[in-house]
Parts: sequence; structure tokens; C-alpha cells
Amino acid sequence: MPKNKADLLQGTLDMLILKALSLGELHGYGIIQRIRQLSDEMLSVEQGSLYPALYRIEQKGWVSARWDIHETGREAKFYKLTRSGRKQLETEEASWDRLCLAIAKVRQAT
Amino acid sequence: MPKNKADLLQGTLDMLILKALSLGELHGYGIIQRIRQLSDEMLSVEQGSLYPALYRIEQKGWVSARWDIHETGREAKFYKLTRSGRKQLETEEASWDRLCLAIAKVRQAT
DNA sequence: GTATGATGCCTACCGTTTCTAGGTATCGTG
DNA sequence: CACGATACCTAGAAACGGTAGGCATCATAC
Repeated sequence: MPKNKADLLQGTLDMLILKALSLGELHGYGIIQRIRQLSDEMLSVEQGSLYPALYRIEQKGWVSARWDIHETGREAKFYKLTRSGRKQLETEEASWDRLCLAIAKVRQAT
Repeated sequence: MPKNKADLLQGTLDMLILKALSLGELHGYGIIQRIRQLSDEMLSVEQGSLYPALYRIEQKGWVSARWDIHETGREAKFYKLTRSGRKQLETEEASWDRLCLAIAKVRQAT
């Protein structure tokens, strides 16, 4: 059980993964690191969340995957954003903006 | 099944309920209306989400409830934020801010 | 007068999401 | 050689919010 809500990604996992991949092809483990790094260590995606998510995202055609060997000489599965994935990222970002705006409006109320 | 993510509250339901009640005592159905109105119709909490949430929130001591008759002459269950609930609201708002900030950082990346 | 929609409460069940907790293997470093 | 980091994966469970139903009252429209 997650300790507190701040640790939860609350529906943003797909968007984060797509965003991470929009900066360039990457393998699974690297996605986790990139998200953690970009968020100043505030977000940490668990492996148990990531891999099923990647599978799901691949099924939807938002990323394509291939096995390759990266510079360290190790094998890894590389994911690349597809055109459809880029579109999905935009959609999810718009939804997120919309949600944030709506929440902000409620919170503004006095 | 929810049509799209924009419709989802993504973990903010409790915060929204507490916020709505922070503006004054209110009955269940009224909470739904207040949230919808404050968010400019962008957020709509379903009854099937609200009532179980209110029960849960009451169990945690964040709100107190009493049956009463409101101005229209109808009976309704009125909920009031407790001191503990006000504290919880602050906590949840801080978590939300933290999440938004983290997401924003990732999204800024080029 | 009665049908209908809004108000008002509730429950049971379901789908999605993300977590925890495990497993496997390789690599570099102390 | 042990150990942590890297790299992949799955199973199971918890949390959350939705759908879909039920019940009752009230005002309005037909």
C-alpha cells in the first residue's frame, strides 16, 4: 500500500512514459531513470508499473519496440514513440492541463 | 467505462469533497453540484463515487454528518468539515501541488 | 392525474491503474 | 566472491472511481 498520495502517479504514467520517449528512443529501465531525473527525484516509476504499461502502450501502437545492444554492451529492449504515440501524448497533456485547470478553479473558491 | 482521462478525477476526489465542505456545511447532493459549478462544469462527481467516498471520509473523522431539513423543506444529510478534515485538506492540497510541480518539470524537458 | 426529471440517499459490482513482491540474469566494483 | 546496479518480466492485490441499479420525494409539464 502506497504510504501517501504524493507517491502516486495518479493516471499520469502513460503520459510520463510517452513524454520520456519523446526526447528520444530509450529502453525500459532508462525510462524510469529519465523520469526520476527530469522530475528532480520527485517521481519514481516502479518496475512493476512500467513494464505492464509499456506492453499496454505497445499494444495500442503508441510505441514500437526492438531488442538491441546499447553502448554499455548490454542487451535491452528499446522503445520508440510512433506518430500515433506523439498524438496520444498531446491528447494526454491536454487532458492533464484541463484537469489541473478545473482543480485550480475549485481550489480558488473562497 | 469512462470515455477518456479528462473525465477522471485521478485521486483528487477526497480533496475536492473536503474543499467543497471547507466553504460551508453541505449535503451530499449539494457537494456534487458545488464541485461542478466551481469547476465551470468541467468536473462531475458521480453519485456512485460520492456516497461511498463520504462514508469513507466520515469514518476517518474528516467530516461529521447529521440529518437535517434544508430550506426547501426536504430531508438531507449534512456534512461538516472537522478540524482534522481541514488538516487533511491541507495535506492533500500540498500533495497535489507537489505532483503538479513534478509533472510540470518532466513536461518542460526538451 | 400522471409522467418525467430533478433532487436526495444508497449499494453491488466492475474495469483500470499502479503498487508490492517476487523471479531471472548480467555486469562492475570492492 | 558478494553485492548493488542494471535489465527484463509476472502474479496478485489494493485503491479508486465509474456504471447500473434501487428507493423516495417534489415540481412541472402534458
